[in-house]
Amino acid sequence: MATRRANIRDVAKASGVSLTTVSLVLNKQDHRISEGTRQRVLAAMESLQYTPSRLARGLPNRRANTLAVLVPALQHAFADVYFGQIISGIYEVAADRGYRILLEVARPSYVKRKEYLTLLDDCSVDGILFLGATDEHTWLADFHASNRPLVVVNNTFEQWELNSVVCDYAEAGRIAANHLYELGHRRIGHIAGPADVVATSRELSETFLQRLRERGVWVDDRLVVDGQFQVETGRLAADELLARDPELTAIFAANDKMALGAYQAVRAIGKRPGEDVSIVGCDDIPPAALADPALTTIRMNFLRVGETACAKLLDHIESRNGKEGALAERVGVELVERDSCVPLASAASR
Amino acid sequence: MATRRANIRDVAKASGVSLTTVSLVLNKQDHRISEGTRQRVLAAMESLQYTPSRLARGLPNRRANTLAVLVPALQHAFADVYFGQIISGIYEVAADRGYRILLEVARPSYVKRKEYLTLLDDCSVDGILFLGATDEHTWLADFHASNRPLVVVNNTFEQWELNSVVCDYAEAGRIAANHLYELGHRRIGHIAGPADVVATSRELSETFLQRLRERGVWVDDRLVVDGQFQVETGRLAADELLARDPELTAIFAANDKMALGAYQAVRAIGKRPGEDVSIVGCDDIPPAALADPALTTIRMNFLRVGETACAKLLDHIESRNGKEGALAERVGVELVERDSCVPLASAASR
DNA sequence: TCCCTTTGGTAAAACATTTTACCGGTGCGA
DNA sequence: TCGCACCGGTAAAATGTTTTACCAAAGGGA
Repeated sequence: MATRRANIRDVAKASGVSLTTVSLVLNKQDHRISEGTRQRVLAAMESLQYTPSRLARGLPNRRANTLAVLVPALQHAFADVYFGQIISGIYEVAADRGYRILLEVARPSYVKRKEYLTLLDDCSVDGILFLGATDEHTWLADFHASNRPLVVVNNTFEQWELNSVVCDYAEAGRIAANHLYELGHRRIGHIAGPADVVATSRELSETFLQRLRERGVWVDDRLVVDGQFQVETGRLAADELLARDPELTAIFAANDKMALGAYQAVRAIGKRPGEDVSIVGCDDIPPAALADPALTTIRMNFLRVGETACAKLLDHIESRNGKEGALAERVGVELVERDSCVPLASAASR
Repeated sequence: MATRRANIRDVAKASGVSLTTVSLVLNKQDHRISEGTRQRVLAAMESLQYTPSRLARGLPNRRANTLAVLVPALQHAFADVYFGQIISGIYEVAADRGYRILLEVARPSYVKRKEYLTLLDDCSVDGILFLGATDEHTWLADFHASNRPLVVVNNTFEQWELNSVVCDYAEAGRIAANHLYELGHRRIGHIAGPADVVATSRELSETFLQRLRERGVWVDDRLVVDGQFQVETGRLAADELLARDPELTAIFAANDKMALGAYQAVRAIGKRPGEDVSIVGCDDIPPAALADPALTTIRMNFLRVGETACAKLLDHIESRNGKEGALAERVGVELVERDSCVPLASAASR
């Protein structure tokens, strides 16, 4: 019990070689070790139940083999499916490549003390993945054009040169527009994301509206309302839209939560979502399929986004050759047709 | 750029004291340092932009100031709101007490190599919080009656002596039974959790059925069906229940996901959940409030469970005096009445 | 036979801290 | 005046690796 854990020196002694040799065996590299000694060392490790100390290992070469997942200080961020899916993707890749994942929340005090830099200086972590970034996170400027290993997940920035991986929001906007147009809808409302602070929200809304315009549908500015990505704000936005144009036949919401909020608003004025008012969401979170009617939406492969972002970060870390390749990478999206959209004719015929 | 990061020795030199003194100042403890030197050292740290290396710090006293959150290798575990809420709770407490959180997934190879022990031996982590435990995780025996710092979150075990924190499932079962009974329901079905492998599921179901019996309602064994906590299994279980007794007026599901699955089953036979068949869930996950009708459920404060579990683990770690106090702690639950339950009379009157 | 290269391996420095034991000086009681 | 406690601080050992530079022996070509 009180017996000290075996260290590399014990293994060396037990197998009659130097501690350097043990280290070389441990790190597999360097075939400078004969098979005989290798086996002897391995046997000694086994019998002593030796496990190298991660702490001590990191010291000399200043590597922790750990990545940080940093999220903004939203209400219980980890309980959000959106973040959860991304984190799952990140974990898969990190684990496969021998890295661990540290969770960090960017609370105000955390940002003020620039702990995100300490984290790196500290050797606690070899790189950072930042989720939920907005234009308001001005401290991201600390990473602008620096060679610090950071990847922003699912947002882009014009003002700072940062590595990032995003879903193809431009394509999503076009898909939504095409779908509603082809179903015959012409009076369409849009619940945008927080477009003032999120570049991908702007992109989604702009391409959506532009594609509609290209096809001859002009959406009144008053039929575009911002929400904050939550159910409640989606409901309020939809209330607003329906008040401004009671004849609306379709709504495109920038995420599923707001789309589900729109369901409530539609019901509140005695209409039926998916019959009187077609609704398209975005993201395809689990509750979307569960809703009644099941929500037609644009699937964002967040798992994939997490995987790609993590791979990108590790590539940067492991080959210290700075930023080769594009700063921003895109992950494809696809339409998932369910029951919340109907052709306009069918709605009219009722 | 290539300039080496300042270390404790540099600070010592700059402030004209020994490196021990700097260390003492750093660790705040020991008021053996005069205010004058303290200020001098602090100033030197400031001007050198010194940040102590977490890695090196951990080495001598074998503490990482980090906790591991270990989850089973379910499909994308982190995307599950249930785990997410618990993790949020854990994070809050850990951060407040100066600890970091490492994410780990118990994949098969992970378990085979007993990495969960390595993690501790390794000094990567000072303690482990295990989420989603079942009786099938037999490797938990490695922690049985050992003094290793582990807390199991939201499950209990009779076969092993382990620290744990759980929701009060016994109370939840009684609340559900009381509620349905008082609404006048007498023909009641129950979708249980995986009772064969999860002790808290057994507890929930047993107290539910027992309370009904106490009040004179005898539930046929055939009206208790197991599900696997997922929407789909809930739907299948409800199909089964409704086939076995088409006159059923109420269903209690062991979690909200299965309750929402039951909605689908009820609709599939042309009935209306919350009108023809009252449904009670358990957990109160976000989609419960969003469902139509909004789901009546028993709120489990998972955030609180996470907080409590983490506090318990840290108490154990910081005061090495082994296991004082109860092995299992309980967190309260409460009924959340929404629209998925109606008095039997009202259903009958239709 | 001499020199050079390769093979298999080692000694020692470096990494950045904590902690233990100790030390010189000062003030105070006996 | 002696001895002791306390104050402010230090030297050195300990923590467990990686990595660089070096070395001895063996083999091969000239």
